Amino acid sequence: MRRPLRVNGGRLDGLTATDDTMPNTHANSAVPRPTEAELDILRVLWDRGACTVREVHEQLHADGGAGYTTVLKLMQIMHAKNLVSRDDAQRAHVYRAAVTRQRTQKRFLAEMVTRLFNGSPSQLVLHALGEAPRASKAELRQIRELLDRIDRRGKPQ
Amino acid sequence: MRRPLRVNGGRLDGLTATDDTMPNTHANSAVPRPTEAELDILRVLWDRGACTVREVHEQLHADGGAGYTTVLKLMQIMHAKNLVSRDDAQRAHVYRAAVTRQRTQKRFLAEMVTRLFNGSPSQLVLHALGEAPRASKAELRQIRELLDRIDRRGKPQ
DNA sequence: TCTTGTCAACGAAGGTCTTCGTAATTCCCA
DNA sequence: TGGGAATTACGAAGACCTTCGTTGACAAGA
Repeated sequence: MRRPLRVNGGRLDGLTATDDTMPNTHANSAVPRPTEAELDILRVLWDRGACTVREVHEQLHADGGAGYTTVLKLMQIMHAKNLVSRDDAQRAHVYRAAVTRQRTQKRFLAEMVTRLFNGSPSQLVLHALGEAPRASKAELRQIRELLDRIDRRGKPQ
Repeated sequence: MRRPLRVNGGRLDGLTATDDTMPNTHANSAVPRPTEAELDILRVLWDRGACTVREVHEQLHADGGAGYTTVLKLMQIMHAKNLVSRDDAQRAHVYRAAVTRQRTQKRFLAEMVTRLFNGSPSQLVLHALGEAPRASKAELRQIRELLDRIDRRGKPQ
């Protein structure tokens, strides 16, 4: 029986693609897409910079969500996946995000566009804009400026 | 040991939230978020309308990706999850998407905003727009029109 | 009627993800 | 130097996802 070995796990849930054929800078291609719990940890690392496991655990599950070893295990796995880097000079290892927030956002957006918006980013923009009428004036202005820049630059079609 | 039963599987990967506290119309809340393979099937049903398992399989794996029974099993599971409805009047059951594309897009977008964009939809818009300078003039105009409408209507801040 | 082909149902295997319990390690302090 | 406390490492369990093989039902044609 042909049972193709799966890459990112097998059950990638909802969004994926993992083509990495985009003209990306840096080519962060090796790292897999972070899972749900991994994303929670990345958010902490993005917001607070380098952290020990204890710090992440306290930030995330101060109320007793998951245990310390759970977070530890996750971060070890993330290290094996190259999602985080680790400084083990001290007894309490210090972890740091190895993928940027920007890059991760971009990745998830691209997958979303591919799988849910027929590959049309502007369709996604339209939907997101529709769901988000609570934007501040500053944000709306920012969006308009970006639109202007796109208009001036590339002149597709 | 406290081992909280997981709802949507447990390993929801990357994006989730499943709060359903948004002021949604219709409240499609019962159905879980579709997984990757389920989304592939939904796309076919959205594009082609009601289909038999065979049709979906041929559309999706004509080149021999996954076997017929794989698709069948998936669609049975989706039926159990209320992601699709089924008409078993004929021998070959006819399946139909029970969740709309719009609604699913909205759901994924909301989760993405929550987990990756600090709850700011306009941040997501900015990123998506940045990654998508290939929009046609018509699309750009559409986006501007939506912006105008938002400006005129709600006047937040 | 018998055969052949299609299809749904069932069960199971192999992977991940998430969560811990437990053991081993290391550091500090009395 | 001998605990204790904090941390890392290891392994395993439970839940799901994805993929199929197999079986049984059923229909159409020879």
